[in-house]
Amino acid sequence: MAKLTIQRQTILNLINASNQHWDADELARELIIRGHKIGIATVYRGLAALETDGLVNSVQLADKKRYERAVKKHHDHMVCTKCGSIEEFANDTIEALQKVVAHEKGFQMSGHQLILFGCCARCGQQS
Amino acid sequence: MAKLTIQRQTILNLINASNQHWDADELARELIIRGHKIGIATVYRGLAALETDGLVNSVQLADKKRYERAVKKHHDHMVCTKCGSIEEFANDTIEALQKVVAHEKGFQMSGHQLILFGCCARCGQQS
DNA sequence: GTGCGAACGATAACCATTATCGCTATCAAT
DNA sequence: ATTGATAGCGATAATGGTTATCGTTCGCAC
Repeated sequence: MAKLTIQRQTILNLINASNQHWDADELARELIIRGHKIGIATVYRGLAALETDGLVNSVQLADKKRYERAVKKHHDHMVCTKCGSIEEFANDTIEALQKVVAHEKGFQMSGHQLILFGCCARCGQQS
Repeated sequence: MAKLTIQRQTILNLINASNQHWDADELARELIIRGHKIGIATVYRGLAALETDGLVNSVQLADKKRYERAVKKHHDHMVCTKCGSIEEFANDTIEALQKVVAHEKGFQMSGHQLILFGCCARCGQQS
């Protein structure tokens, strides 16, 4: 359990107070706007530490990593390719089947990443 | 259908002749070793064109994109976090459930990415 | 043969992330 | 309270995969 410094608390507060999925740069900018003096490297280090300790979760997209508040229940993500919004979903059967598949191949699974790409309900209506 | 130039044929041949998952840099190095004069930008452009035309497939990992020969049947990937090897698997039920989940959320799914991380059978025995 | 558009090769630029380094805050022991 | 060790901080340089730029070349229609 790494040290929960002022800076890391500040990052954590911002993430917990929102439902967004933040990247490091967005977080740094927003914190500075709010009057906190914080370096970008500190944000990266802080996020890594917070994730290690299970205080935040992350989604690794192709281009960047995004962080969200930690929640009890595991879930995966749907990313809208139009507006970039991220929604969460959970499906126990998919989770279970992944383990079955891995086991069949003699693969000791330690994690997974499932992302659905497409057009979210909001964007779909507009088109 | 973009032009299938000599360079792109060369890339395609190399990918088709192997079961590896290549990244752009590996491909360029291997081609040069084999006596082909090809620029790294051409490899990137070629891979993008080949993928657009469905002649190769790709897996987007966190740090880089890897390309494999195109196969008829869609599949997902298991990545060994020790040796970096990539295995393929397919599970129709998982595929179907993804569509169900997306539909429930009013999400018009256009693609997905499922990667299982862990330790492959070979690495698991050694440890 | 000429013209044109697409692709090529070399290289610079981009951008998210990580490493470096000197400084500072924290905290336990004195 | 002072010291000393350690972890973290902030600024910035470096890294590394990918993309953009630009002048040149190739292939094909006319």
